Amino acid sequence: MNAPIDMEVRAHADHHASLRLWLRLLSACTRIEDTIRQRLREQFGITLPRFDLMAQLEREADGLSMSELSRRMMVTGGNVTSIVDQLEKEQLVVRQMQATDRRSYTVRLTPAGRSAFAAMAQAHEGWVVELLAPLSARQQQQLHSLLGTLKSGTPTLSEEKS
Amino acid sequence: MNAPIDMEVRAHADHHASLRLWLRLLSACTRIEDTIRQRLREQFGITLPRFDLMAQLEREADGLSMSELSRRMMVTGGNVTSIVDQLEKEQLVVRQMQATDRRSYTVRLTPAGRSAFAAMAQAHEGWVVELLAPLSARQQQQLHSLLGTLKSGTPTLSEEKS
DNA sequence: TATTGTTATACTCTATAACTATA
DNA sequence: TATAGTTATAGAGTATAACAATA
Repeated sequence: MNAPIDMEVRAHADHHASLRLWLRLLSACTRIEDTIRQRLREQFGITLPRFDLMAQLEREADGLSMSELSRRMMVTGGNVTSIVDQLEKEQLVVRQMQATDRRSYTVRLTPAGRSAFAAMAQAHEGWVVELLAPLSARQQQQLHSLLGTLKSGTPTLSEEKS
Repeated sequence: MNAPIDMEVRAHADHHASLRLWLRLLSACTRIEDTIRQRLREQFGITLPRFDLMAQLEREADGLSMSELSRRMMVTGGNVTSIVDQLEKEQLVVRQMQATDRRSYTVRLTPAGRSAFAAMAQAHEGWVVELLAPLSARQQQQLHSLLGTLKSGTPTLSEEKS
């Protein structure tokens, strides 16, 4: 048998399968993200980056510095300044001076911000549940596990490499 | 046993599982997309929307009208005009008059555009293969299948609803 | 000197709406 | 009137780079 040729054919087929998988992954993700983005705008007048920033703050009772927010959201500092400016104008977050380092601020949710975020987060979770509902709980577990492998880069032991 | 309460607990647990799944899905997708976007820019000086438009044209030897491009890319007409303007300036696509309807253009890849796209598409496919490599071929099939269920909204017959 | 954060600038993508030419 | 496409405008998000204040 022509093993090398077979392997090439197999490799090409696998490549196309990977590409199709990526297009499907991208399509599913974009569809869900666009739906969430649109509903956040229509129902709460907020954008996804602002929602994300509030979500970061909600998890940290002590607040976060601008640079830490920049790191976690993976955007540059200027953008964080702009987003925090907008949220502060709407009185959803506050900048507080730090005693120890006067260059740095701590950004926190205000009580109004915390309450507004709670309402948004609840609606958001409902949308996610709705949009993922075509998958059973067991299928969602499988998907979660597969995506974990993709993230970590470590193949599962129980799976041979094709 | 308190069946209703158990169901509520289960529902809450499922909700959180769905949310975690969505965050993981979004994270995986964004990471891959950002990598591809960056490499397209660095290695080919092109943006993802322009690459996508060329990909649409590559599949249609007869070219596409502006409105058809707008529909397929799910963006409004003004944006397509702007993207086609840029690609035409670089001589990667051409607008051709239609004999039948003088309001409408047909947009096609030029030979240079087709050749440039072939190189980009080959590199692109390689990146996708690389970025999905942590998953075995079998795992990729599973992921493809699960995402298909998510897309169609039709649960697989072999899976009960949890 | 290095770091924190802001400001200024520029670019891409996006939507909306007014507009022209043609059907 | 309706449709195809363009133009103008505005807004969000992004990166880069120069800058001020502080460490």
